[in-house]
Order: sequence, then C-alpha cells, then structure tokens
Amino acid sequence: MQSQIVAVTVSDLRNIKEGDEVVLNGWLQEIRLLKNISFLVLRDHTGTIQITSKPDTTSGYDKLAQMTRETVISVTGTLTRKTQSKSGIEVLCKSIKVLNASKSPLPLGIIDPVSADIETRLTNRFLDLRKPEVALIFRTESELLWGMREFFHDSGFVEVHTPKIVAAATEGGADLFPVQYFEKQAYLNQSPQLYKEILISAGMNRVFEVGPAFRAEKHNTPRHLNEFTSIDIEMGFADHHDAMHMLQEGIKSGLKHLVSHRPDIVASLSQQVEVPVGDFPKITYRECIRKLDSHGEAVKFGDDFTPEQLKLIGAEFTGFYFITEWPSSLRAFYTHPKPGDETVSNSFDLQYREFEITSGAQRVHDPAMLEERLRSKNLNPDDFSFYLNAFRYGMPPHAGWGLGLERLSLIILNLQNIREAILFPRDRTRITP
RNA sequence: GCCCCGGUAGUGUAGUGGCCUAUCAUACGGGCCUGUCGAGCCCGUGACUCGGGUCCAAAUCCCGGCCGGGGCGCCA
Repeated sequence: MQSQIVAVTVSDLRNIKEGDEVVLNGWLQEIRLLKNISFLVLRDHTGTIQITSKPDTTSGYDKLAQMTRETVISVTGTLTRKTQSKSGIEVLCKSIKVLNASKSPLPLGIIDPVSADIETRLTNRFLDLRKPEVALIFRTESELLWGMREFFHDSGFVEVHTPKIVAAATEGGADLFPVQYFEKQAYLNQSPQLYKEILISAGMNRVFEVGPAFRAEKHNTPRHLNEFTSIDIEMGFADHHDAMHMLQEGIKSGLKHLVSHRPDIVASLSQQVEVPVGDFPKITYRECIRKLDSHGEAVKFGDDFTPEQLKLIGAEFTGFYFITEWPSSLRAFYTHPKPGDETVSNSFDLQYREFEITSGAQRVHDPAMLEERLRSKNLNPDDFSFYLNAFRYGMPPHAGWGLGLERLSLIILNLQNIREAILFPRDRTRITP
C-alpha cells in the first residue's frame, strides 16, 4: 500500500468526485464474468460497491476468472456515477490485487439464497459475521451498551470489575461451574452480586459492571446461555424504586444513543426501534395472579409464572414493564422483604412480553437479617463470611439489578434465538469456536 | 434433572420398505453471452451420522452409540 492514493471505505465513496482515483480494500463478495466485461462486488465493513472491469482498461483482466469468492482484494480504480448499476455509483477497475485468496467452496455462503442452520452458522461464525445483517446485531449491541455506559457514568456510577473465579458456594438457584484453582476448589461466578454489595460497604456508593456471568444449567432453549453478559448496578442509600428508575433511564439512554448516533443502523434493522416515553408500567406479583385468574390460570402465591402465563401477562403491555413485590420465597437470600408485609419483597423483574430482562431489588443491609435469610434458604452463613463481614462494619441500605445484555438485544432486535445475540455462544454443548 | 424431536452433496432440502445407479435449489467446475446486479442459458462433479439387527429387498423398520434441536424446570 505504497500508493499515494489513500484507501477509502465503500461508504466514503458518496463524497468522492466523479473521475477520482480510489483504492478499496475488502472481500470479493461476488463476481459475474461476461464475455467482454465483468462485474465484481467488493464488500468492506461499511457496505458493498460494484467494481466494473473491462479487458482493455483492467490490468490482469484474464486472472479474474480464477478468483474465488471471499478473497481479500485491493482494487484501484476511478469512481463514476455514469453507470447502469442500481446503486448509481461504481468503480471502474484499473488493477486488482489479491491480498489473500479464499478457499472454495465456502462452508457457508455469505449471500447465497439458501439459509444455513444456526449450527452451521455458529461453527463458521467468522463467515456468518460477514453478513451485514448479522454484523448489525453487534453494532447495535455496542451502541446500546455505549449509551448505557454513558448514562451510568454521568449518573455518578463507577465502572468496576469483580472476580469471576470465586470461592463461595451457590447463591441459590443456578448451578456453578467448578474450576480447579491450584489446590482449592473454586467456581465461575454466576453473578457479581456479592462483590457489588461489598463495594457499597467499601463506600463506592454507585457501581456498575459489564461482564460475563456463568450458569451451569443444562437448559437447551432459545433464550438461555451458559455464559452471558451481565450489566449490573448497585447503588448505596437507595431502594428498589431508585434502582427501577435507573434501569428505566439506562435502557432509554441506550436506545436514545443508538437512535441519535447511528440512524443508519436503525434504518437498516428489520425491526423498528423506538425510545420508550414515560415510566415503564408496574404490576405487582399479586396483581399478576389476579389477572391470570381471570384468564382461567390458577396460580398459588409462591409459584413462579410459567412461560405460558408470562405471555398472558406480557400481552397486556406494549413494551417494557415491571413485575414487583415478588414473594420472598422466590427470591435470593439478599432480597429485602417488604416492610409490613414480609411474605413479599422489595424486588422487581423487568419484562418485555414473556421475557425476563432484568432482576433487581432492594438488598438486605442488616447483617442479622441477612444471616437469618441465608439460613432460611438452607445456606450456611459460614460459607459467606467474606461477604457477611462487609455488613458488620457499616453497610448502607442499597439496591441494584442485573440485566442480561443478550436478552435485551434479543427483544430489541426481535431475534428468534439468543445465540444470535452473542458472538460465540456457550450453550449446552458448544465450547468452540 | 425430566420429556419430545431430528441427522440425506459445500449449504439448504425432497424422499417413511422395491418405482432411489436418491429430488430440487444453491454453491462448485466447464461452455455461451459487451452492462450484469437473486444475471440468464447449456453441460458436469458432488450426499443417505456410525455400528448392529429384521427382511428376498433398508435412506426408509428395530436396537444402541455419536452429534444436534426444542419444551419443562431454573434463570439474565
């Protein structure tokens, strides 16, 4: 790339003058050879452009026939808008250099009309991700997350990174992956929960973390992953109402950032993206039971809702909604009971249709209550002393939540399978690529 | 953990006992075509997950293995 001409991206071509010489680097997406003229389509991370090549103006024209799809090429040519191409712009090829040839046939076609199974796609994820519509998922996710980060940062939150290799036994609920840590038994953390709380005791006041969470659950569904990205916050001197407010505003900020900074992304999504206006509606667990009752679904207090029941509840709302005041028996030990009605808790889930996106609550801050709650869940407080100690020397009241990033992408992009929302999913059977 | 379902060319499929030396599309190879853009037309290459069994006969039925998908539970 010793050329004086600076390489440009496909999207840059819009602003380039007729007749200007350009260099484009990218993949040879397709090649149509006719007798005395050939059309190539070059793709880079910004789009595709037709490269027109003629024997008398392209050096090495006869080598085109040997080129395979997805070969990495560098094209030098002149831009013209006097074209019959549908985009109204094309590059007349002077020379084309093969930077790295691609094997053929491809294990997965980038633009083939036949669609591959998700299995084939994931095995060949590097090819799958070359599809603009697949790449778009991750560009969207990045923008969403960036907007949320900005919001939490501006709201006084400190971004932290807590250990993923932990000693503690389970918090209850999900199973943990054991790892051998030298001579000790350790586990991959199922959530940063306990560490976030310790940081509140440490006086950091407001923390957030974006990181992996591991669940050793043998589920095999389109909405579960064994490694997912958890966005977590914890705030001191706050209750569940404050946490819900932060969640609502955080999600809105993510969407706002996406819509305002990348209207191009939003426009090319198959799914319409809108920033919710106003407060997300709230419904209590008990109200849900009453609603389900009117649908002929009998739910006992203390039962969790089935996916079918959540669909019925979700049908009553157009977008995000909170289900609040869950029975204490259904929530983790650190969930604060509701004062005056301790059978329920100061807890909430953020839902979108039948999908649970976030789980949060005001946390127990009183060490005696916390120990009692541990015992009531058949957990041994001795196993949690590293955590309980943080509550014994001045722990502020606090609240927080954890949000599944892939689930958020799933619902915002209306994906059919959560594996679509993560680059390299770790599911029941897959650990490669 | 429980319960269902599936595995046919590179990719995606049709075929549920003989009509299968296995369908179609796409991809791939070759040929024709001065402007294509889901290019078109012609020719060609290419596959029954593995092992055992039943049967005159198995892609097809049975058993087991391997690999995968989905539902429930649990959860983000």
